[in-house]
Amino acid sequence: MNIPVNHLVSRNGKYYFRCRLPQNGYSALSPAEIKISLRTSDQKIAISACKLLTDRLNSLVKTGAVRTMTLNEIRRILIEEYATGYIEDYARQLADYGPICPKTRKQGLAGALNIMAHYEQELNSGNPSGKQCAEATLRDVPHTGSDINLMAQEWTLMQIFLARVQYDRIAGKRFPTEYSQTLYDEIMSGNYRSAAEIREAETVLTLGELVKRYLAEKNASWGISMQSLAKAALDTLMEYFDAETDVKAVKHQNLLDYRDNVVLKLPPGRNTNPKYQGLPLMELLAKHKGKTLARKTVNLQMAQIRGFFIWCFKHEYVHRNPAEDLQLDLRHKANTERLPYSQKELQKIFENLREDRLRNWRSYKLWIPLIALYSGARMNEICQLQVDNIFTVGGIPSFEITDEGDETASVKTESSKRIVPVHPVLLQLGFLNYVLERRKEKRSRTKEVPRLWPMLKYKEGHGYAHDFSKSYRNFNKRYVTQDSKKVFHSFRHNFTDNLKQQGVQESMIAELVGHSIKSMTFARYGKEYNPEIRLENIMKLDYKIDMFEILGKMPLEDEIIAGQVEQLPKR
DNA sequence: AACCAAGTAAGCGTGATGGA
DNA sequence: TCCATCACGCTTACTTGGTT
Repeated sequence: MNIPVNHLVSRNGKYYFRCRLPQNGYSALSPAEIKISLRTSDQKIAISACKLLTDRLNSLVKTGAVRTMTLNEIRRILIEEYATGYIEDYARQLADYGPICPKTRKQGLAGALNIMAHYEQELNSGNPSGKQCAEATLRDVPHTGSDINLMAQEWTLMQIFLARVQYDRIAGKRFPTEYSQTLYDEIMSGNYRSAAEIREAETVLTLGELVKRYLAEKNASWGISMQSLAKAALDTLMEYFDAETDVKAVKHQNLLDYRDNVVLKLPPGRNTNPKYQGLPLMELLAKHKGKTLARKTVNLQMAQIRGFFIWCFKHEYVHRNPAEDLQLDLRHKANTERLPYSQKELQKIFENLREDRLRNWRSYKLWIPLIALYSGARMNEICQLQVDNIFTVGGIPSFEITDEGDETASVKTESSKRIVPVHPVLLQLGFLNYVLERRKEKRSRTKEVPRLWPMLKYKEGHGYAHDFSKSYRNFNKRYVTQDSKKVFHSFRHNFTDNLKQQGVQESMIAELVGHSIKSMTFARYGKEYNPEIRLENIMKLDYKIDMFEILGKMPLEDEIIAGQVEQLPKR
């Protein structure tokens, strides 16, 4: 007699266990069929193995442990059990009552948001009502503990979603007829917004209000220069868009228009030049012809605007940043950079700075440009020098550029702190004479270390360079060049360019002028060059001019210089 | 001289990119 | 895929130019 053995199949002489899984409607994404090789050709072994497997599978199916339900499956059950009825009921109800009066609408909207908030709270506290529903729903379906939890969570999320649907319908954003495929798809995709998100989306946040918050928040960490930069850019923006504008209404295209039709056409000095005082933005633009803001400045302004919108995006005040990609391409970069002085211009400068030529000659008016040319230092770095900042290191007289031990001194960056050898030309011109004179004064007067240039006074926020800056600017314009790219800072370019020409290594130049070195190799393994090597390199400077002839001076004898060096403090 | 705004130089962090 | 490098954006400090 034949005893049928379920789920046993044979193929090519081998036996397999094959079983279709129960289709209770919750296995959409799971395999519908299991096939296992029994690894035998022996029918007897195969039959007993097959019976064992069948028993095992049945028990697994009974407890539901065979697999957990998929998320979509849980959602589908929920839609069928709860959502459909709810949505259709509500649509019917609305239809019965007809149009809603404004007050009812307002109450209804608030109610829907409250429901959302309630379930959101449940979501965070174990889903008590969700669990009840899940247990009831899954009573006759094989399931596991995690299925219950998952379903409870989905149930609560769905309640939030349904409240949102209700909200939308009361607000007139959804067509309140019946349950639709769209709603089904929305629930299936798990696309639920929180009450907070909806509330937030409904709130109109004005440009003015957000700019105020942004500046208040950022000003705490920003320096003054950044504060004014951002404020100026955003003030102009608000003048164009109006402070009452909804931030979300500002789109990329609007900002492009703003950049191209407003910022690019503004005259420089709009807030300072009395010509433009009190003139509304659009009026000014209509009137103004001639010079406009540099493209670089336009970019700087747009960068402020971008910063603001990035902040808005991070705080979810806008859904996307409309201020991306607003930077102008600065192709003519070289135009905006400062240029070194030409050989002729250098000559002109120092001829006119001679004691016997310049009206109101002061020693600093000559020494500071000389030092700039032969040390590459910045204007303020030279102007703020104290007499103690000049000393010998390993016998080599050097400048120290630092802000240490001096409240009023400042350096641009940490890497600006450095020690630069005094170039022999300066020594031969008698620079140490001047320094030693100033040092004598120290002993006779106050305890405070005197400045190298006592006539340059400190200005809060401007350092010591302010007065000199002005006088040099006038001098430069009058005697040297009208070229706005050739200014005091040009000496620094002369210095670096010349060293480059002489084949001095970039890392050496960087160290002498106080730039940080980008290359990792140097940053990690490089040590500072020793004073002799620095001097050796700085002596390679060759401006192809005879400074002694230009200034009408004889170089000091080496022995005299050596004697002066002896008198300097040592490090 | 004081002040303000425009403009330039520089560092740092980060995302994109491209090769091993 | 990982890692190093590059390019770019953001922020700051400094310089310059102009007005009152």
